[in-house]
Amino acid sequence: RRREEEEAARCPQAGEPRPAEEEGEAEEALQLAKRRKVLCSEFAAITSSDAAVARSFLAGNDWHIQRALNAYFEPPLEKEMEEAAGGVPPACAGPGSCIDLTADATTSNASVNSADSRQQEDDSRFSLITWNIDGLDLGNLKERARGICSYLALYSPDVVFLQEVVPPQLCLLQTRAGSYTIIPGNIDGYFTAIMLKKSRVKLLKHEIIPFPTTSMMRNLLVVHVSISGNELCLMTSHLESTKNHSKERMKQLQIVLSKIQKESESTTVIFGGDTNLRDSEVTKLGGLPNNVTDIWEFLGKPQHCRYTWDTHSNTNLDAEYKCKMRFDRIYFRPAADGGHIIPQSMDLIGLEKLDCGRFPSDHWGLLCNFDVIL
Amino acid sequence: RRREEEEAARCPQAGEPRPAEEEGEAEEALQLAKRRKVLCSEFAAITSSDAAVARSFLAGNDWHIQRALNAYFEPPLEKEMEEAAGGVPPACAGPGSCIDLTADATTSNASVNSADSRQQEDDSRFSLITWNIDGLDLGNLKERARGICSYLALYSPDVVFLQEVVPPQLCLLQTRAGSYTIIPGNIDGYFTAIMLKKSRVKLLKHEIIPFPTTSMMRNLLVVHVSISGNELCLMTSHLESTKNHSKERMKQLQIVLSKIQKESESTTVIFGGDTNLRDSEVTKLGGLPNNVTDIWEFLGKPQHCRYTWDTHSNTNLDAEYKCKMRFDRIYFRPAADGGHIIPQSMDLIGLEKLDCGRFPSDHWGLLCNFDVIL
DNA sequence: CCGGATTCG
DNA sequence: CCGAATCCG
Ligand SMILES: [Mg+2]
Ligand SMILES: [Mg+2]
Repeated sequence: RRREEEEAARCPQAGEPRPAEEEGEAEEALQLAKRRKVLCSEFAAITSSDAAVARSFLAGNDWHIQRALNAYFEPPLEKEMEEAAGGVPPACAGPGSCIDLTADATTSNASVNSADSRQQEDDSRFSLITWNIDGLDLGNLKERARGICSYLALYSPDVVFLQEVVPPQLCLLQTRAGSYTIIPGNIDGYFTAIMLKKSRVKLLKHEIIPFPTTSMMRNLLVVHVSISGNELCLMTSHLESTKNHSKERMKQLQIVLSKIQKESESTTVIFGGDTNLRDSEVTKLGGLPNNVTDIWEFLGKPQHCRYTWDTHSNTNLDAEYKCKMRFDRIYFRPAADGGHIIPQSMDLIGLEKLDCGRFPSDHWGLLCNFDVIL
Repeated sequence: RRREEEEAARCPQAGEPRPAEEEGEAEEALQLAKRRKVLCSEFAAITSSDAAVARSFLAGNDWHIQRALNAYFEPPLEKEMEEAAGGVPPACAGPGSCIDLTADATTSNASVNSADSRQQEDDSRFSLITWNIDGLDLGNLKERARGICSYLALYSPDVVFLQEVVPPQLCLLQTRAGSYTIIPGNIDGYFTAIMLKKSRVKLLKHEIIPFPTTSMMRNLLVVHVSISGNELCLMTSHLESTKNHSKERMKQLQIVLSKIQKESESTTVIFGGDTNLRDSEVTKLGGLPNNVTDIWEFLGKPQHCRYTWDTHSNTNLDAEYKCKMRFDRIYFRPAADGGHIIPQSMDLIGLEKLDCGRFPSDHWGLLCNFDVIL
């Protein structure tokens, strides 16, 4: 009986996960319509306008929500502040010494508030973003960080996993996203962070698991939280980068997977991050453990959010080569009594160019929605 | 019943192949004694001396048979011919235009004759050498080629598989090894060759199988012969080199294996050559087919002949790095009625430095003996 | 932060 | 003709 329940709960749309390559055109059209409807709702919530207004602004801006919002609010075409010559200032020691990245916060703050009010009323859903925000690229760092804040405000996720955060970005997040508790994975250099929406997610404890042989200061950041009465273990990491470090990366994945499996059976575990993984590496390790699911695979390998790193669509790296990879992944280990939290959808975010002509990051972010069954 | 016979015939020393890593010291000592006894016989046969003389010369020369032979024959310390400045002359169009590499052939010719007379009388054994003779290294090419001829004369194998042969070496072989029929795998560049001892091996036909996507002019050379009443198919190749060409090499291995399996069931098939294989590559292809055996594995993975390429022991490459690999391999597919030809032993050859201070090749050769059951 | 090619020890 | 590091499109 328990087994049957699990099977039935596995896929949100049907009894079985859909095979990846068999989605027909009808299905695609349906998803497009759905996504547009979601965009309209978001737009309407942020602007406090109605569905018709939302649809007209979105349709008039190729369904790019950020462009649509820009058009709606008609912001003055202010001159971008000059980036500090040679890059960003040194890391801040505390909020007081941060560079001020908080200008133009009005819109985003408003959206945070309105989004919050929407989400707080809905205990049946749970949302998560994971995003490598490329703090190592100092070009347009300030504007890009503001863009990232805008996306967070737009989607108002309950949990955010960030990778490649640098101190100035952390400062901005701390200032602009006051409705989140932020747990950084390290003090200096670049690091991961987990953001928890204060109104919804209660932090119980956190820990940092070192990767003993990393040559890139990488580690595993773990927080235990409760959310709408569910116990949750949340983990993020930025596994060793590049093909040359495949072996170390696989060691790190082993550590992550064994940590996931060591968590209490009564806890749902969600790991998300920039894994830098190639499928062949997962295969070499014998695949994921049986009770651990790659959410993208669980959802039927939706092609629209397959590649999270793509030098063809994303010009931030100015790469003359063209390559796309599914580096950013979300893993899910259900609690033993199953079915409390079910992955529902996945989408890319950060797809729109900022005024500077660049994207917020060289990675797209992943936005993942879950159903919560009480 | 057929099955039982095959099982029993499989290993020459016992009912089962010996596990690789479990050979004790006693076993090693036994093998050493055996090898020395063989060396004594060879020495005695070449010099027409008796066992005691053989043993004294060999023991006095660290059991290096070439040094011992040098000492026995006390050759005049003649000045080496200058190598042609800048390398060897262009490829010869025929025997008449060859550079003369035939000086000092007396000893070797004598040994060919004496060895021949020994082997011709023994229809119960069959011997094969495979050797990449590194004709692409033009340094000391002439002296090294003479060294290779000496080894062939010394062991007087029934069949020789050579790889990386260049035309001047082919000329020398044709001149100095008149007792062999030589079938080259190509006309120019560097190529493989199969040598068949005329007195023992009858050539029925030969063919050259192209590797369609090689970038190194590699192919598969196949000859069909009869020997002591046995039908034999002999194959050699030099599979695509370096780890960077792993994929092409695996394609070539597939071609070789499928060609082996296409041969008539009544024929014993022996493939030998420089495979450049890593074990992981064979594993990736699902291992060898059931009826194809890696003779080194069949013999219990004898460590003394494991590595055929070893920059620690072999200084020809002047490599500052140290690495050893089992590149040179011999595969065996028994005839369907089994047991006519059984691998007995395997040894490295070419282990002694020449007067120039270099080895005949950067690869050791493999000498493999078989039992023939009529 | 790709992957094929090259370099270097 | 290794493998780790580097280069380059
Ligand atoms: Mg990065
Ligand atoms: Mg070679």
